Amino acid sequence: MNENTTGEESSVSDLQSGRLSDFAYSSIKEQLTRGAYKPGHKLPIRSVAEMLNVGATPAREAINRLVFEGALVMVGPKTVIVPHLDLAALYEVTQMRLALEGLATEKGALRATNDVVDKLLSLQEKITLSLDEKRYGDALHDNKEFHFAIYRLCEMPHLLSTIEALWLRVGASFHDLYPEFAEAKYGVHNHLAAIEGLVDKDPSAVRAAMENDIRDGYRRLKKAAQERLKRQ
Amino acid sequence: MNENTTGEESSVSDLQSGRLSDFAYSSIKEQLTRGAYKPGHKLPIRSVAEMLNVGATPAREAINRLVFEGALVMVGPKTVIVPHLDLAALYEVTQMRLALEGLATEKGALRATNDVVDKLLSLQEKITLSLDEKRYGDALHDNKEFHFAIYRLCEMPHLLSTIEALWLRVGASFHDLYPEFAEAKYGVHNHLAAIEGLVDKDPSAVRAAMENDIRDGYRRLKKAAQERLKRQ
DNA sequence: TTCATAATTTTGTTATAACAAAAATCATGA
DNA sequence: TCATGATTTTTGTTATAACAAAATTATGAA
Repeated sequence: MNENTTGEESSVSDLQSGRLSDFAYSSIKEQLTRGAYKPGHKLPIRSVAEMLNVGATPAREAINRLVFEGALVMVGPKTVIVPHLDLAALYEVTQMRLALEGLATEKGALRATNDVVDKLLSLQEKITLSLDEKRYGDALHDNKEFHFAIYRLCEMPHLLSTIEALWLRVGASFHDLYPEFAEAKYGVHNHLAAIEGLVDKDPSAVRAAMENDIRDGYRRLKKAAQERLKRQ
Repeated sequence: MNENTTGEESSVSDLQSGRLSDFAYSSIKEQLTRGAYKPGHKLPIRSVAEMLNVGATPAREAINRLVFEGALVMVGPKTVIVPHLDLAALYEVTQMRLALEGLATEKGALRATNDVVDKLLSLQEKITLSLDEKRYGDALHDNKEFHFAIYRLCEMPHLLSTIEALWLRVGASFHDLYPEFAEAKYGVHNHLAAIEGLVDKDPSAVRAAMENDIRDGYRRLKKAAQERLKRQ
């Protein structure tokens, strides 16, 4: 009774395990990062189960896992929702991102090959093009690719998965306001500086560029969130 | 707590949530940090369920959560074990600890009240006493209390829970070798330096002290682990 | 013995039903 | 209109059974 007629997207962390729990987890996660649910949207187990054509057990497990990760929040003993904008959490996650993504950057910078640099350059081209054509979803996707292409260099899997959890944490509640913050060609300069640092084999320069990128993004997101909150 | 005949009357260490899954989770976690299971020990769902007098569902959920957090590892599609010593993971977690616990320390240092300082001093006394009397379990417990008393100051809950996950991650596989590393009155000097920095309202001094503590611990743990591995 | 293979047991996963508790809805009175 | 209490519906949790797949043990041949 569970034949996944709807499009199933397999994620990176979903390693062909075939577990319905993992399928449900990746599905919800995908929806969240696409901004499919507005903040405040309720996610009852049975609704999720029905939507994904699975039983209650995998749905429940997926939801609980996302709650643990902070991508969803419990606002009552029996109600989990997509989190509302929370500037305190945004600040906190930003601080953690600076520390952890800075670490990953610095540890991996010297391992960048020419292939990686080429990949980054082409990603950056795609990003600028997407921004020009106002395809913000694509721009955000490639922006994430750009960051993680650098973070993967250090080959520290625990670190990488922790960073991924941080992206998901703010992504869930802030995604629907990324477009209005992405318009300003955010990040282009910092990305180019990072690439330059990689070519120059200068880890602290790369780290500085990435930290700048994170801080710039934080400022824009915060501003957009404040305006959004004021308008309501 | 595990000998009730029929009644599932709650247990002592059950932390108020009432969920059997949480009870199972904290129970296993407690056992792990106490070093009750040797590395390589298998944790099948049904055995855990029977041991805790719960059904398969809560046991399964607790185990999967610990796997996800890295406190347990899957070595096959149907086998999760207590992880073996892994120096690469120890290094990785140490780097993350330096970044995150350094961050927490620096952000919270200026908020230390006299009460906190007194608490730290009394904890440090307890630690030295425990070490003198070779009660290493107690020493380790209070050592953790010492660290988190400082980390709590910054009031960043996401950061705190991430740090806790890191402690659990190495704790599970390294706990049974803490005694032989704790003998050397590890940390005393660094702890005192941290307290001094708090009193002086000097955040970077506190951070330096805590980072030193983490690095010292890393070196000792690594050495002990290497000797252990060589001996086998 | 040693290795491969077959037989058997163990194990993880999932759907389901039942239950208690929470949330939503309705009814009633001021 | 609003609050409040009662009722109904919804919901999370858990134990359980069934199934398929993995792990283990037994078996046999070289």
